[in-house]
Amino acid sequence: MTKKVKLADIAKLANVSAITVSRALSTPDKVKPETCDKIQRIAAELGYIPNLMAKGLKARSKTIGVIVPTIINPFFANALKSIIRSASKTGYTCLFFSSDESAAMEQNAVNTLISYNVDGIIIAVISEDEDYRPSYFATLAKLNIPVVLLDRQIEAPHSGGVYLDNVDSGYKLGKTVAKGRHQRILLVSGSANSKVANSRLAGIKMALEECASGAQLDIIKADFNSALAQQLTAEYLLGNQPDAVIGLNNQITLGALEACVQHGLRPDQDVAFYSIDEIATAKHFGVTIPCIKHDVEEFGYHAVTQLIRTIESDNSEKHAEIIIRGVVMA
Amino acid sequence: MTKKVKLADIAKLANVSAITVSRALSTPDKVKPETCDKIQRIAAELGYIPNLMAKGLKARSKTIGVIVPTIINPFFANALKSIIRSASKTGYTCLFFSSDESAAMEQNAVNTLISYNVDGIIIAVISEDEDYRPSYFATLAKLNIPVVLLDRQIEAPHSGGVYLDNVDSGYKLGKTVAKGRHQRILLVSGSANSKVANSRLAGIKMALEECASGAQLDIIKADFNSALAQQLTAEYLLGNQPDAVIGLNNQITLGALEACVQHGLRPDQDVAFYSIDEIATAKHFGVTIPCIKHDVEEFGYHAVTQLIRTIESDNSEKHAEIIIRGVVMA
DNA sequence: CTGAAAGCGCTAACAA
DNA sequence: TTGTTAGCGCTTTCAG
Repeated sequence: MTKKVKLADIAKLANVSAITVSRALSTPDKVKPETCDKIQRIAAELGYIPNLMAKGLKARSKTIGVIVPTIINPFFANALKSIIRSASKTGYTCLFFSSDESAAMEQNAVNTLISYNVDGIIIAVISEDEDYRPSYFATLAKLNIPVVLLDRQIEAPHSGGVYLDNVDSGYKLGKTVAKGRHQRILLVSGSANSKVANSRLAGIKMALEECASGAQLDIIKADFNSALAQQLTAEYLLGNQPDAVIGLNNQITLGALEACVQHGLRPDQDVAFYSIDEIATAKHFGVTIPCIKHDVEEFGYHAVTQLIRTIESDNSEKHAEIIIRGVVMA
Repeated sequence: MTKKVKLADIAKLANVSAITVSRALSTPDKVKPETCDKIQRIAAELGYIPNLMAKGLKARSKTIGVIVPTIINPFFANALKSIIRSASKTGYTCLFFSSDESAAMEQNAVNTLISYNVDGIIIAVISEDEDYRPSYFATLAKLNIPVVLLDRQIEAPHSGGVYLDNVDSGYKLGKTVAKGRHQRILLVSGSANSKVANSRLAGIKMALEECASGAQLDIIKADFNSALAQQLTAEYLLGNQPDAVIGLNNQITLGALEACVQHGLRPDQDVAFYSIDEIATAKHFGVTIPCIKHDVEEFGYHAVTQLIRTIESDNSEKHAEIIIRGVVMA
């Protein structure tokens, strides 16, 4: 077992001081080219890996923290992936945490990120209920650590946010549904005080009303997970026979879908499905689910860009909101 | 904007020295109860959050690093989730990185973890090809940082590993397939030099031979992603008509499934599907895919437990391998 | 262009 | 039980 190689080790071999080595590796222009070359060669030979702990103790850490409620949901998994990619392009490292849908773990993750001296945080909070007011936002504000909200908007001091245009998504999907000339439409929504759900719902209603299709619209309030959607849909099906089902997010659609097939209804044939958020696996099963697809790559990109801009322009820039619009995939 | 609260701040208010505060918060038994209470109260009031950078500069970081090739694959997403849960129960923090299936990013992630002074690393390497010999293993060995391999076994110095019993999984699935009395079975495998794929394949062959079903077995070598499996299956279907398809992992099964439905074959009815790894979404579509399901929770648990044991028993313990067996889900 | 000194926040080691 | 000193590895002054 060897000890970790440090600046002093390289310095000794190169007959210079540690600070020169530091400069050769971080700000090469400040060192005479020959010296610089020699140092870099020695560093490479020794397999030098800088100690971020020591570095971060003084300066900027060049690190951003990311917190999502779950990585099982492909939406967040993809967002995470694009965030990591965008960040690494700009020379930032990402520290990632999952709050596992728990307020305690979310708080915890924030603390850990503060512990690690992150320069900023991108967070998709666990809930967008109106009464969810996590206290860590105040802490972050005090410490001047910028926060970019992802997808879920809440009332809290933060420096920016990247959201979906949920009314627009609903509206577009509604227009698509209207073309289907259905008689009886089941809409499975998210929780009653979710702004995302309500915006999507409003958009859909608007579109359907505009088209005056005359279709009956039944609405179930579930939540953004598949289990409840499945259960409530199953109950609904006992006394009703829709010819179209709309899921307000990917998980809901999957739950409703399951309830329908269990009830003997064949997707596409007996009942048409529509979804906000893509159901990526549908194609594997040969099922067509027209949907509003959101460009998750873009989502991550904007979150990172916005955060880094705020970080580097220090003066707590004007609070910006970026809205991503979805596109219809039929 | 406030500066971060540090030990000295608390110390001043409590009329004690910084080290006492440190002790009150980390090792309370070493401080007089009253003093301890007072300090803890003040710390809480001030919202003290320890600086891990400073802490990690000296001592053990109580942190483990985790690297997986992708989080889009539910297998790894779930593994990650269970690792995080297990680790947090034992008081360790996880730093997580995705190598995005790239050797460079993997190397990078390892370096970053070393930078952060992690006490140990759990890694699912990007490839188990025989010629994949990443150099960082030597580095980690030198630094005495224990490594637990996850799922993918390679020749490299490491202190432990948690793997699936792939021959067993293949065998069990083979037995299940045999019961179906199929005439013509298509098996879509992983890459030719993947030990995981070959073990599963061997197990399946063994089971089928034992049952002397007389079925014809066609084997396609693809890889563990769905795109190639889909493409090769599609080509195969142009000249062949299987009544059963076996996918050697979840991605392969999905790819093969897609090729079949595009070719007009209905799952369950025209062709039976079997898979190693669960296809969780199948139930949403009302499709039954008998499979070998692996307890991913256990996977993560063992990886963490093993790693922490090695970390805490310092003396580079005997190299242990843990094998998880899958169960049939029909 | 290079170096010496100081200090980031925390905690071993050694007093008191 | 508590405090002092020193130092972890690096970088930011300030000098040369």
